[in-house]
Amino acid sequence: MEEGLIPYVSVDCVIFGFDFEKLNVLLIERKVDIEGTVFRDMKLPGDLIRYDEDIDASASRVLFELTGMKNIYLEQFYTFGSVNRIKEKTRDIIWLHSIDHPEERVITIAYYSLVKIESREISEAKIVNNASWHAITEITELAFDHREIIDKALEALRNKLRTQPIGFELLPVKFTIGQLQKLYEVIFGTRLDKRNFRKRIASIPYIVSLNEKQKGVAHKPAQLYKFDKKKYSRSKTEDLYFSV
Amino acid sequence: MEEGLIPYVSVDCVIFGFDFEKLNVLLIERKVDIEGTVFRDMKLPGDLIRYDEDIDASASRVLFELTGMKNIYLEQFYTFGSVNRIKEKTRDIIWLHSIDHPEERVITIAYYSLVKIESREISEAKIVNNASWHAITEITELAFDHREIIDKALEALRNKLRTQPIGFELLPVKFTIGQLQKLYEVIFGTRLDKRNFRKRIASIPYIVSLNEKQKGVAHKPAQLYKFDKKKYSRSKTEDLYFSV
DNA sequence: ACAAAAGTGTTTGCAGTACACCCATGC
DNA sequence: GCATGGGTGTACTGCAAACACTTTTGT
Repeated sequence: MEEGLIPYVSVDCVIFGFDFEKLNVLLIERKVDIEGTVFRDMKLPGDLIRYDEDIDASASRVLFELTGMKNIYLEQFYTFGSVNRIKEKTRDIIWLHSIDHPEERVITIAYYSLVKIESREISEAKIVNNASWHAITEITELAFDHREIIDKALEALRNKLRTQPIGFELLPVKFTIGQLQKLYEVIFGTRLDKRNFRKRIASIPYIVSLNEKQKGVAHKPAQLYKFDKKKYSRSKTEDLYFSV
Repeated sequence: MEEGLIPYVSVDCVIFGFDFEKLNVLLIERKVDIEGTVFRDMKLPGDLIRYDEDIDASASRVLFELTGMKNIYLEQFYTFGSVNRIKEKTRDIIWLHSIDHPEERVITIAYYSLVKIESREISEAKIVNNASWHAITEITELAFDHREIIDKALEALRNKLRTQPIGFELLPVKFTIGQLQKLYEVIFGTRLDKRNFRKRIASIPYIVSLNEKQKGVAHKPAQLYKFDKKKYSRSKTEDLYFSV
């Protein structure tokens, strides 16, 4: 094991990305050699915490090492610490041996983060780290308790999104109302009425329309909007909620 | 240090209690001998995690050791892990030495819990452990980052209470609508309209009135109510929210 | 011309809000 | 008899929900 790590505590990151159709999670491929046969499954990006780094810094580091990006939206949401969480499945035990992991027990502090899926850094990360996007509705069994972690991350994301406008972190800087609506629909698993949604958006001062329209789409091009951070922090004086 | 503890990870418990007037937190007195002068302040109940116990079990154990009670309402809400959180103040460092604490760094998983303040166990715990109730509005500087932990606990409690009927954990089994209203008022720091509040409560099926009234009060005795757990779990089928 | 998403207003009902007076008890 | 909290009804307002057709582009 690398020096300077606390052997008992890790961070794991649930990285959400939105491709205008589904909500996705970025997962890393893991290969486990079980009696000569290679078994492949997926895991969350994560790492043990260093002795001299704050836990938030630790999560940022994991993201940076994976994507090369800094200043990604990051939120701690839960800590998973049952005694057997990393040794319930045979293939997890074998894999831990294969990477010389010394400990029987690891408590993991879980974060979720929101990234713009089409960014260059993310595309490169996928290639370098055997990472890939998986629709949240189609995730099968993962390493350790990572499935449970993702479920809880989604719940936390929904709760946050009910009161705070963080959906923009998942969209390009310039986006359409249709894309924003679709985002809410896939995260909450509901259908929303187009006219009511647009009415609501129109009433929000920090979503501002640009003098620009979509191009190259096979339908009436949509007006582009951006999230105005300055207007938001001004209005944020705590009585304005954003809920959909 | 006691055997079998993970030296890097602890739990801390923010125990809320409601005395029909204020929201309180149960704190433990700490004595620090600073160059011959005894300095007193307060800390949250907490302990290092045992190597063979789940983290939730660890929090339950802390509560049991303090109060002798099991099945207390308990909710994990955040993990505090900055590198210097236990060594920023001189008196914290001195105190850690005095109890032979071997580590420089401790990550703490924080829980809040809700107790019925007038229960016999709680009264005894106060005496045995130098524990006492402190109004949340009047807490001064505490050990380590415990003030920050309490602030975040209150925020988490508010968020939970916005969507789930957990306020009953802070009230006696039989309570009045006035007490319930006061509870919401002190937790959210607002004033509520009596008639509107009662209307809302009347519409909630799992708050049921008993054939019993308050006794010995110097005003018109109030109707007593109870929280009906069975009716709640039946209605809980996910569309009914309780928000005030 | 056709497919595909953008864009637009009105009506209806329900839920939140504001508001003032009498009642039962202990001291 | 006075202080204290308990208990009650109505009117208004504003937001949420339901709902269908025309527009603009690419192919």
